[in-house]
Amino acid sequence: MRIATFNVNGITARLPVVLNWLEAFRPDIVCLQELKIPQERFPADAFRAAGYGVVWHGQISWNGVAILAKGTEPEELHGALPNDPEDRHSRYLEAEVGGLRIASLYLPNGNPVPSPKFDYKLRWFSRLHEHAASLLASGVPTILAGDFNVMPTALDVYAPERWLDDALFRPEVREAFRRLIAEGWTDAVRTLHPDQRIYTFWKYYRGAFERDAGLRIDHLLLSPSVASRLEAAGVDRGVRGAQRPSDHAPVWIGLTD
DNA sequence: ATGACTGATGGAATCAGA
Repeated sequence: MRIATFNVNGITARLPVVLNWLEAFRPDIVCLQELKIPQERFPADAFRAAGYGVVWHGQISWNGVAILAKGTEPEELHGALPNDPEDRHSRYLEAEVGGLRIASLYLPNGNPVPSPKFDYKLRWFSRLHEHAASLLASGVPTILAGDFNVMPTALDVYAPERWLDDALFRPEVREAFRRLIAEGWTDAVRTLHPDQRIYTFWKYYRGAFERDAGLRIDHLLLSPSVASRLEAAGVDRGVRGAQRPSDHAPVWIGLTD
């Protein structure tokens, strides 16, 4: 089965691109981020017509996450990280799909550094750590998929020296990502392609995509029982070259049945 | 070098993204 994550940068503007991609690649489960649409205006009918059950948490203007499942209804488990009731951002959604537990997450950007936004990013990361530990402890096969807004290593940045003070590449943020890996999560794309330059985001300006000046910030982290089924992983770069594309491309994994 | 695009809101200019 194939599972993908895609930061769409606005589902209203991106619906044709997303529907074409679903039609062409027919992934079994899809995590979407940056819906940028209120809950009641999410185009659920378009996804149902394409053969996907869907759960989502929207928000006006910013954020917003969804989970699609081909031919079945995802069962929502958490509509937010469960350890801060004051946090109103729609950045985390967790559901069960056919015995798999899957989370669609959109980690805060955190720029500029330092700032309250960067503090919020670090706090959000530590809340994710706390929750991820309980997910691992449960033993349920789990995937954390989404836009982590972290380039884990210099191999994941076209020009690492220019990003040293950026919130996506600061040492404490990379360390937070490393801790997740150390605790037992598998970075699917990097595990199957240890030495390859692979990007998932290219900024819109300065011909970044044409120059391949990209970042790898969208990730699928696998719990051990899912990692043992990992057989393929990659990025659908062609989607970044579509008409009116997102600035991110879909990232996918293939699992044995 | 923080600029350069793009999307959402609202109906222009501003915020936010990464």
